[in-house]
Amino acid sequence: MTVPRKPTMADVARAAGVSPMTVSRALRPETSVSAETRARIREAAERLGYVLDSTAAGLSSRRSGFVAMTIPSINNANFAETARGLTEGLRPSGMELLLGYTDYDEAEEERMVETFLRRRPEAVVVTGGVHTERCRTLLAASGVPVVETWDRPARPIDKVVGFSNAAAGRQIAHHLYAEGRRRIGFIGGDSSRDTRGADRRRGFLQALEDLGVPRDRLVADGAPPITMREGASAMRRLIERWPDTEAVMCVSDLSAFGALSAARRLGLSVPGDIAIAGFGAYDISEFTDPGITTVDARAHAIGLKSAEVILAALSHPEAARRGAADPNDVIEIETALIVRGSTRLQPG
Amino acid sequence: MTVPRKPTMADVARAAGVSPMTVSRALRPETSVSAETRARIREAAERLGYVLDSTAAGLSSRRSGFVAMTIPSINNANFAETARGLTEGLRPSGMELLLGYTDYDEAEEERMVETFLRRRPEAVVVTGGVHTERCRTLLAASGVPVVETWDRPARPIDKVVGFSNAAAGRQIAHHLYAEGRRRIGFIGGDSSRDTRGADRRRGFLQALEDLGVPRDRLVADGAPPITMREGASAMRRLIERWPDTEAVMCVSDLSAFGALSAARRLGLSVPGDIAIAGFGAYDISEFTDPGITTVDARAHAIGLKSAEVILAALSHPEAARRGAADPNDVIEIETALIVRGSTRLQPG
DNA sequence: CTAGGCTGTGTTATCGATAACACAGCAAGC
DNA sequence: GCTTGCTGTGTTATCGATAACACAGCCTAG
Repeated sequence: MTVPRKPTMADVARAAGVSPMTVSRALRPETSVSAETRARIREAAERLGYVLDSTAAGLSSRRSGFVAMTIPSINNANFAETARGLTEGLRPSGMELLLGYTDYDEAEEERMVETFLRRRPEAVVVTGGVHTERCRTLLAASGVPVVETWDRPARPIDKVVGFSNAAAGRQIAHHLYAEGRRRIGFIGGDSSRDTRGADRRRGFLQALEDLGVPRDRLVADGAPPITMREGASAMRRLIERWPDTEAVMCVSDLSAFGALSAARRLGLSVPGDIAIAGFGAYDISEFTDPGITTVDARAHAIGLKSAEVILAALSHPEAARRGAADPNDVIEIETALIVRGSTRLQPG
Repeated sequence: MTVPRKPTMADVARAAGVSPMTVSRALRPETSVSAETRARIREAAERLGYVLDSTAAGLSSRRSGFVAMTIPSINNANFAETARGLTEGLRPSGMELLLGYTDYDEAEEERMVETFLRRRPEAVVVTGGVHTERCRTLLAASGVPVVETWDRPARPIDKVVGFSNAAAGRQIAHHLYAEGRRRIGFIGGDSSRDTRGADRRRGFLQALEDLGVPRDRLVADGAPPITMREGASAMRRLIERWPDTEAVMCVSDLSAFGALSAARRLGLSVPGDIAIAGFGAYDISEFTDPGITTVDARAHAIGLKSAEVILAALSHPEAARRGAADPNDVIEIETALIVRGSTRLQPG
């Protein structure tokens, strides 16, 4: 059977006995078309199986109706939550989210940003504040609002909705110290590919130094983002080398879970022999026994706030691009330390 | 500062001293443009900060260059893997993936499919084989290849790359039976919103019946997809009601992990007192102690295979829409039972 | 009774690219 | 030397919608 050509607005117009322009209006809300005409047109459209071509609509109206977002990985509960928050925040405006993942790779991020920009998004959200120089240029020249998230970039491109990963690392270090731990280590990946993870390590180690605690118990295991497997093997290496370690921060909850399992299999009591903390407030850290102390980065709030920033920027085009230095463009999200059994001897 | 109008192909053409058509060719691979002209044009484009407008390109060429995919949730390692497989499989063709999530809601899926179709994707991939009637109609009338995944639909729309969730349930039931368990229960969500989860339960219970085992130990806890929390509370309810239960299948590994934690806190030995199995081969089930027996649905392979099916369909337009009954359009993915310590007394 | 305004619809001119066709210039074959 | 064919480039006509403007018809205020 031959498939008939897909109907266009002109076909619907003919069927309903009006002009194409009236069809265009009738299919959109808040346009002046009489109720009766609108109903007739909608009925004709449905009958013909008409589906609007938003490629043509976008070209003509110069509005694409979507926001592009790059995240390092789709399989990450935190970034997924941010995407969800962004979707929800954009919903009232009718804008959709176009999502891409970069695999924690700057070159891939550059490629992805470029293909996104070809589709003329109305705003771009990127994860992190570190990008290739060309990627920065592309974003800056795009003419649309750009939001960097999950970070506090040294040199913001435009808007920022994030938090300091270094501060989160410090937060954990101070907590472990306050719990009386002194021989403290860190488990993370073996490169700075995950720049946010590297920032947490940096902040953590800096805090140890400030507290006068040796900062040499550092195990790097595998390419970031490390997960359960690497957390487990890193824990074995940590204990092999420094058997008297009293506490360890893992770069994420997933690696902390691996570390917890490994510690158990090594016959160590948690938190009796060793305290373990993670990052990211993943579900899993709530259900292990003991629960894992972590930092909630408020992923969902980051997404919601980003949506707010975007909608504000789009509704005030006159204020666009006030220059990267405008402090109003940087929104700080408050992270929250969640203390659980893995770092505290008496239940609190 | 005033932002200059974004440059168009005509601007680049002028700068390079050629016609717009030559610019169009020069920016695409495998087109006949002399090396020297191409280099000059590319240089001019880069200098002007030109970014191709693929909205216009798509309208003109009637090819959008992307495949749309709906998944129930972004925050799910399995669907994420399928999306990754699809992305990889499509990469050689230069096509991108446009991803949307439906929150396990058919009405939301319908809405999403409609907005996707407006953007004229070159193919659509949906998760599952159950859709609203209007969604089926939209997809069938779209004129592009449609792939249903993660399921074996009773009434396929077009192509299928999936497996039988009921068979996976049966697989677990037979395994538990073979391990000598007789008092066997099931933990899942309280509705059929997650139709694939409901299919697994159906297959599992059917197998119990076939094996002559009572099939009444059924705990439904929370709206699907249930996760760790619901798995834990369901386990407590299961044991409260049927303290002598010897084995349980959970609808997914996440709920199985919750169930495992709860069983432990109840003082039960796993697998000594009770065997626990899950579904989905999530990382976590490999790192718990004991590891959790599960079924690997080969999520990544589903994505890769879907890409293959799509590219084949697009390269043979003459064979398009041979009718939903063509058995060549249904590709079965072999799931694999992974037996771990949670269901087997002696290590295997 | 008429100017002015509002509502609903049509007309015209794009939006920014690409397909299809045309053709100039040159090389190779006979 | 002339046809044939290939390579590289230009011209023309869309692709399917929407913005901007125009205007008819009717209502209302003074």
